[in-house]
Amino acid sequence: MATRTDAPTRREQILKEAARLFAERGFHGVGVDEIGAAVGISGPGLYRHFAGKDAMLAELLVGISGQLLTGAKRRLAEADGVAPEAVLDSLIEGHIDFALDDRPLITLHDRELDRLRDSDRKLVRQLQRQYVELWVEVVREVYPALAEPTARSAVHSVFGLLNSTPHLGRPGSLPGRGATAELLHRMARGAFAAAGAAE
Amino acid sequence: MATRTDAPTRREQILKEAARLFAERGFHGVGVDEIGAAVGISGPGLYRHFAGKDAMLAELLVGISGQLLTGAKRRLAEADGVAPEAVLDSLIEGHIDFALDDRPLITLHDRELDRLRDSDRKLVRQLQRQYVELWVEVVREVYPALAEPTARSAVHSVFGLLNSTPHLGRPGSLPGRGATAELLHRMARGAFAAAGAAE
DNA sequence: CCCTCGGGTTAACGACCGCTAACCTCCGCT
DNA sequence: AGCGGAGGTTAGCGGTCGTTAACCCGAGGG
Repeated sequence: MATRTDAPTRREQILKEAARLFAERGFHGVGVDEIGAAVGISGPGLYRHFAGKDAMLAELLVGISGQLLTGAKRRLAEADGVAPEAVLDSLIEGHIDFALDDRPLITLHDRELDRLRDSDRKLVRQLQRQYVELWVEVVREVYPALAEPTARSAVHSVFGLLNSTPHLGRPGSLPGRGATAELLHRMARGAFAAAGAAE
Repeated sequence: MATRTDAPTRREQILKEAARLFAERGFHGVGVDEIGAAVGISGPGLYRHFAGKDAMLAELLVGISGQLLTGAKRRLAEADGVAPEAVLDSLIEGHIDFALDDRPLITLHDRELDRLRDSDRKLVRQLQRQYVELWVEVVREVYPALAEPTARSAVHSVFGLLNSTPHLGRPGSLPGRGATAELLHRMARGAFAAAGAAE
């Protein structure tokens, strides 16, 4: 787990601030001058690091989708011969970590997808689809009674539940990160269980 | 239940198309000319009906919040002496109806709030808060073990779950509206039950 | 028959925004 | 010492967008 200790590069600073601003006011609602100001340089200086405003959004969205997918794949690979319930728990945990630690990205993730160039949008959608299908397989192992379309709907809905973190008040007003993570986890499991019960 | 049979007024046409376009491409991503074209008039003709683009968004968002709140209040008033579980079911049902029938509005509801004038935004937030608090009360009657902050988090998360309808594929690819509504309902109850179980 | 007025039209203005051009400065290398 | 490139700067262009101005037209009432 290569935890970074070195200072963030300028590119990373820009991406982080851009993500925050895009999440706050929307892609079209933020000017390049604002993004520049947020990292202490001004406007066109950004073009030394990115081809354009679109490129920043693209890199953010591809990064998010890729990170989620590779994280999930890793968790799946590590859990070999483990009970499906435990694998599902691991997926949930990973998604919650992401949703709690990178709220702006979670917000962007399903909000600004249509602002991308065709090729980038296709790539992001493909990564997202793989991520979903991976969940669907695990969910159906745990709840074999679930038909595939139903399982897919259930997965999307649980994503909606987990991605509600931006609405839960600023970090600090909450009962604490751990408690929130635990609550979300229990609710996600409860939702899946209820989905798999009848059907 | 005064079901409308008369033709929609021009204002209503405009609002409906504006909602769809805003949901698809974001408030700043849609031009007034496009909105006009969607109802067969062009650009500045809209100003005979609305003070400006902002006014359309404001009317939409205030309308959504108000409609959700008054619907919930009505359901609560009708259910007098009924078991709290049934009241919660009624709230869930109302929210699902809205989320399934007015997907563009659901999308706008938590996406474009910051684009409003201060006064409008405050109004919308107040309506939303009332709606949430109403749910929190009912949830805590059903699950008395839940502390208030936890219950509020749980309610927000279930909203995230129910509001996932725009991600569930276009209406038609689904197992049918009824089945989807039922699935979402079961999952919401399951999520609340899991939240109220431990704590 | 005219007058009003609701509901359109097109032209145009002013602001803003993404991006490029041209230039400048400093650091690391030979 | 000299120089090249990385990473800034400001000025400005071109296009888009929200909004206003000025004009038009058809229907209903006195």
